[in-house]
Amino acid sequence: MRVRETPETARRVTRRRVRTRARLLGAAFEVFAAKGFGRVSIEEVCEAAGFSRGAFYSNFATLDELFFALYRERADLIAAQVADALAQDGPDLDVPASVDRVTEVLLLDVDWLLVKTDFLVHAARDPAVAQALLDHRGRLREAVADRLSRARGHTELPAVLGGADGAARAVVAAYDGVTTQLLLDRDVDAARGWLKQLLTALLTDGGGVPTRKP
Amino acid sequence: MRVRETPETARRVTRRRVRTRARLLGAAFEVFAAKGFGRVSIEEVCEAAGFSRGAFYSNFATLDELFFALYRERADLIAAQVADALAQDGPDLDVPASVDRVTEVLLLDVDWLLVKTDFLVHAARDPAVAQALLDHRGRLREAVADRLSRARGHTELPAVLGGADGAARAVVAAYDGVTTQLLLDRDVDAARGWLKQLLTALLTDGGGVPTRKP
DNA sequence: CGCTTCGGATACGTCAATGTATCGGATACG
DNA sequence: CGTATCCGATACATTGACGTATCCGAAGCG
Repeated sequence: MRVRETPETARRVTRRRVRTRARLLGAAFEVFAAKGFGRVSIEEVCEAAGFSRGAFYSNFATLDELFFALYRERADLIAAQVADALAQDGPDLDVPASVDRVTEVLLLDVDWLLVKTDFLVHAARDPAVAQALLDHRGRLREAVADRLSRARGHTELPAVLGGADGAARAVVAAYDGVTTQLLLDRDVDAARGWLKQLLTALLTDGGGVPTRKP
Repeated sequence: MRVRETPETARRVTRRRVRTRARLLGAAFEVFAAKGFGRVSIEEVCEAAGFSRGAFYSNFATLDELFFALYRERADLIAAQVADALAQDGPDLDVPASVDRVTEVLLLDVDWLLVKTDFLVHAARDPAVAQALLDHRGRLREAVADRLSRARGHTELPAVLGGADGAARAVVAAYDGVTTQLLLDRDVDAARGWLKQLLTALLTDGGGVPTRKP
């Protein structure tokens, strides 16, 4: 009898399998968003997906594993959308327009922010998970930094931030900060406006509003 | 037999009671910080505090209630410390010095940030809890706004932020943003430096670096 | 110092969630 | 169309967390 080496890679992926896996992930997203990771049982996810627990254990070993997969999937999606939004300008960077588009993508779905924050709390206590999250953030930051540095010369960045990379970090920080507030007051429109304000304040010296002569 | 009206207020607070309550809260803080609210059982808290579950149920009805009390306590403490840090300047506001002191207080204890973020996730799904958190944030923001507006004239605030209140919101957002990063990389020193940078960039037009004449 | 009240410990019943072992229908494939 | 394999359903045993009812020592109070 041949022993199956590296079981994770060896398992053939049937159509049925990917379908149920996807449905489980989708259901998990909804349930996590509604109740929070910490308050969700495996059974609840299965029920929401219309499966029994057997299906779950056939696809994942633990709830953590599912959560990780879920995050990875959605995070990649968002990262791609942000990259798109940044690429839409020509070689010249139109700061307000870019800010608008990115803001639109990043603050589109409150449920995602809920799940993402839950994941943050989770990651904060598990180095391996933290690394995954840091990677995702790194990808976002890089995309922003690239865009900024490619457009240097048109727009002067404030010196304190220390170059395009620093500015990109600032953008991410602003995003995180606004997210926090949004989770509490659930006012997406306010959050968007507010994020735009912050970003323009950070990225343009003098904040885009002509400074009065002293 | 007299029926006890409004049981919560009628219960006399014995010395013993406050002691055990305090020990429970202290233990809860440690356990929550270490494992996260979602993964902690009532029994674990009691064990850490050196009590049995009887003590717990004599003081709290649910883990949520304890968590709420814990947050309230610590948040008040932090708010007071921030107010102190802001009051140490004379009538004139020394931005860099103030930023330093506040940064010191706000990013002192990673465990607190862990617990606070956990509480945020919790609050995001319970309006009543969310209100409490918004109140706390409101207090912080007000303290900052007061300080900023009292020092108007010395330092010009960037116009985009829209006055002292807007600037205060920006400060809080920056704090939240840096917190997120800190939870992942656990680098307190970097976070402090980074928060200082952000704050000076936001609060001083031109970012503390003298703007070149056009 | 003695009585009363309080507060935490103990013991018990209950329940929900977990992981596993097994089964039978569905699916892929020749 | 037949067959081998896969995958999700079902049933079961186990565990651990919960809440309560009761008890006893300690603290307050005269």
